Amino acid sequence: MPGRSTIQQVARSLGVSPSTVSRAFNAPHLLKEETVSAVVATAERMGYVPNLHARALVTGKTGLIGLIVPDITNPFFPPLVRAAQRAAETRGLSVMIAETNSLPERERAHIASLAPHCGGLIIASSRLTPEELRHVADSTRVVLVNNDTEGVARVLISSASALTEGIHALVARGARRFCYVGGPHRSWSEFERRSTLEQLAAELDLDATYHRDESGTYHEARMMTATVDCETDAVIAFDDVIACGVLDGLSDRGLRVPEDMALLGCDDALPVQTRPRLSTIRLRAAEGVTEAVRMVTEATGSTVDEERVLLPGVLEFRETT
Amino acid sequence: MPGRSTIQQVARSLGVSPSTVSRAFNAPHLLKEETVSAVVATAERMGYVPNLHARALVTGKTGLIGLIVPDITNPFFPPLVRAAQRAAETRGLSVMIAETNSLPERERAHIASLAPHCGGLIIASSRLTPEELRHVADSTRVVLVNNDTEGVARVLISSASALTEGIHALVARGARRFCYVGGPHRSWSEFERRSTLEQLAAELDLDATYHRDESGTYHEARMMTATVDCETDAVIAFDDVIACGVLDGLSDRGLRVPEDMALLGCDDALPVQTRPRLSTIRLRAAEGVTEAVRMVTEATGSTVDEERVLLPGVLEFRETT
DNA sequence: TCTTGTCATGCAAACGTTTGCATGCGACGG
DNA sequence: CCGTCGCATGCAAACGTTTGCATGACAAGA
Repeated sequence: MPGRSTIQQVARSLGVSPSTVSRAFNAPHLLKEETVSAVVATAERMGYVPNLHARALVTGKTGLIGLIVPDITNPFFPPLVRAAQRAAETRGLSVMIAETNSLPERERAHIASLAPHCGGLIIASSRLTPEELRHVADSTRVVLVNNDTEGVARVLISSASALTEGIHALVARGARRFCYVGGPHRSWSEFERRSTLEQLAAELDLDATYHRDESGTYHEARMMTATVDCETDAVIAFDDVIACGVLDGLSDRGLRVPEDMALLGCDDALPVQTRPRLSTIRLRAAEGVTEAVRMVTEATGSTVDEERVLLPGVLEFRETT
Repeated sequence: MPGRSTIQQVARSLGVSPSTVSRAFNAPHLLKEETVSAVVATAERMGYVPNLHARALVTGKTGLIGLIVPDITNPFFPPLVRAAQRAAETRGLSVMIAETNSLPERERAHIASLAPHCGGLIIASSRLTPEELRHVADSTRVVLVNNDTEGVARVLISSASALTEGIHALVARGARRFCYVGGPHRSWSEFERRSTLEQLAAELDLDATYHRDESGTYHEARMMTATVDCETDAVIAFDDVIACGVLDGLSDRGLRVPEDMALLGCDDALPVQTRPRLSTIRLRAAEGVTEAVRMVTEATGSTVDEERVLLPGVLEFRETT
């Protein structure tokens, strides 16, 4: 009968004290080698597996890290949770996942329920205010992903430089009138992409109009495409699923991509390919969240030192530009 | 200063015993109403939040449920983890997630590491042998999703009846030569879909050939499509991302869908739409995993009673058939 | 031989809860 | 006025670990 058996049973069965068994795993250098091997052998035989709760209780280290994401069905996030899980795994940690549906309400609730029990929290694309975030970061280990609030550790999976490059390339090919189809409000990525275009539009004296697909879904984007000016030279979409909606929306209107209008997406996380193949910005999401896990686990105090890592994406011109 | 404060501090600050504070939350009917409200008030004020580990230690209930999935980047799974998380949330539980990459090795490891600390385990699309699964189900609460091993509780998100219906409809329209493009080995869903076609092919005297996209990716499917016989009347794809690969693969070869060849996918979980719109089978994945959560939490003993729930999908003919 | 030191192990407290049992108190029936 | 009962609360043990400190054995140095 394998499974649950305590450190005490192992100890008794060996005629040693529980401390010895504990040390055999946590501080083997304190014990005679033969003792260690004897302990691990019987522990193995008896199917002993340490009770994490008991350990957490005494050490204060829970072995858990919480990951909060707005919308797991958005293809940007699954690779991110995968990477988080892998990174945690290599450190012997497990990850608890929570989804907020982009609702600050739910985000708050999940933070409150996860924070006390996790060694650290990774919050992706937070919709909370800087004050609020700083406040939670005051009492628990937090690293933000794609949220640039000063004073708290954060990793930014950035598209700005690649987008700048892309817009310049588009302009070089004669584009003057741009249209940005944005994603969710209060998202840092949305802000970054939109303001990159705004800034360049000002600098280069471009025409730019702005739309928004609040839900971030293909269908809303496709519907909304009906309202984009047909004189537009290039559409910049917040992400690839919105870009796909736009692509099909344009096609609905008989507009050809890229001949009539160029289209640039973002993320490069779609499980399928479009035709024509979507130009996009490849983001270093997995890398970013791996870094986040590192930061949150390497924190020494009850809080993680401010650090701001920025991972620029890379422009991937394919067939829609 | 909010955050960590123990039951004892709350008790002391009120001049009552820790038991009273505990009962105020867990068994309020044992206390005077005014005591209860006094306790919750100061607990709130002091930012008290129960330590789950301490609780788990004494009660043996951990408040965690583990969810094991093969590949979270496959669009079938995110809605499933979302549903699991929601269902858990309504019961005051959290879910720990682990990804196996379809490797039995990793699946075993995750089961071993999760099982001892979770109240229950939901294993989706397990690649383990029936014996192995029964063995783990012997000592821990397990419910399988999309794996039909007898003797352990399971919910099957089934496509058989819808697929049968779809094949009949295709045959009625004159299709005789079918090609099945399968997904991962050892997957129950794969087995179900393939054998549905096999059986119908025998019954109705159809021609059927079988291919496999082991990785389940768009690209492999698209490549492999080069090998499907151009006389084929209809392609049945294991899932929608494979179907998309096939769709584009056929187009690469100058074959039109549905004129030259019909195409039927499965899952209806793609974040985007194809053109022509993919015919598929809408699976009740969210519903299924919600049920799984119910089963795993309502189990009374240290094991969950065998129960086999089967949720038939619904056929969704769109433009590729 | 005695001291000193090192090395391996045991003892017991502590972590923050829950919960069976005991206790004290007031009310009520006789 | 006493006995009994029920109700609200307190006491203390228990859950399975980790860890600072104590202890014992044994070796080496004096």
